[in-house]
Amino acid sequence: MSDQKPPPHAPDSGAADFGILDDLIGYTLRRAQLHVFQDIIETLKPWDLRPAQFSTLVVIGANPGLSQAALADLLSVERSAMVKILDVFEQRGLAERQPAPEDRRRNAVLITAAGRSLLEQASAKAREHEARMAGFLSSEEKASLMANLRRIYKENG
Amino acid sequence: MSDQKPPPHAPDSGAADFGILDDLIGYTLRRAQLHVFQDIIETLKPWDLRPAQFSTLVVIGANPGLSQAALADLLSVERSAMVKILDVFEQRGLAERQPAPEDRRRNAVLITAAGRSLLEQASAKAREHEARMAGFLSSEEKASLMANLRRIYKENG
DNA sequence: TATTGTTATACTCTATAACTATA
DNA sequence: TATAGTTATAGAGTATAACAATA
Repeated sequence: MSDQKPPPHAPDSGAADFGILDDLIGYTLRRAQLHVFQDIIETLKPWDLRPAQFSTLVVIGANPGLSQAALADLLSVERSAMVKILDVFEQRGLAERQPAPEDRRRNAVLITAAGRSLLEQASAKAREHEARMAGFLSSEEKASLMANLRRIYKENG
Repeated sequence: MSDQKPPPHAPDSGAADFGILDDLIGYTLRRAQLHVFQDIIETLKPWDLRPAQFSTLVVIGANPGLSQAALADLLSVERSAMVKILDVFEQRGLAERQPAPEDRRRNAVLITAAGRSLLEQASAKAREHEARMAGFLSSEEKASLMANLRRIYKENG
């Protein structure tokens, strides 16, 4: 039926059998996530933001004054990883750590004007990225997909 | 309304705003994938298999004789990463490399009887894992979810 | 005693380049 | 010239333990 030449490393890699993988949500999630991340990584490159940095900046911008531990908890990263992300943000002038007066162990993390500006530019491009990735879904389809994904990771922890 | 104590690192981490992240398929995919992977990693631990090793063994088992490059291409890993996975498989007696007679650059990769046995045991546990992760979805809901995820990563590359 | 921020360390993954042998 | 397998290396990301300051 097809007169296309198979890739040079055949035998049969075009008609391969993925066995149980086709029934595993984890494998399918992983493939989709990798594809979407390749695009968002390229999308954010002009602002020198990695995905974890972008998501951190979004949450800082939307929730001024959270502690580092609260940020780490919300984003499911280790406290020690959050330290490095915030070190870079402070060096770049995107966010600040302010000692919290009511609990001197804590830093209240705040976005700067420069951070806000960069966040808005990056978010605009992220919306274009989103249209590339999920634009073929109707809004009902996308809402259903997102709801089911959230059920997966909120079902337990 | 709630008399539960907030986590110690509040302010407000329970009612935090995720901003644009709630609309980004990539963020939601990532969270779901991390959650499912934590479970599959624990599930496969008794067989000392990481997720990438398990998926490789599945494809070798279902497609005997593929070259290393074909395997790498199918699973979207680098050829150089496949070398290491197969080194471990050979050391453990789970798979073999056989020189391909028709093209002496290639190795035909074959699963061993021990590899097949381990694969079947691990697959049985993977099915239990799948029920834990996606059991709350009806078969129609799961089929729709999987189809949409595949559309995301097959839409382009 | 427990939590917060920090540092150090180790381990896994990933990406890249270079090399050889084969085609 | 291009491909297959390999090696080496560097960069992310992640996980863990330990420490000082504070609660």
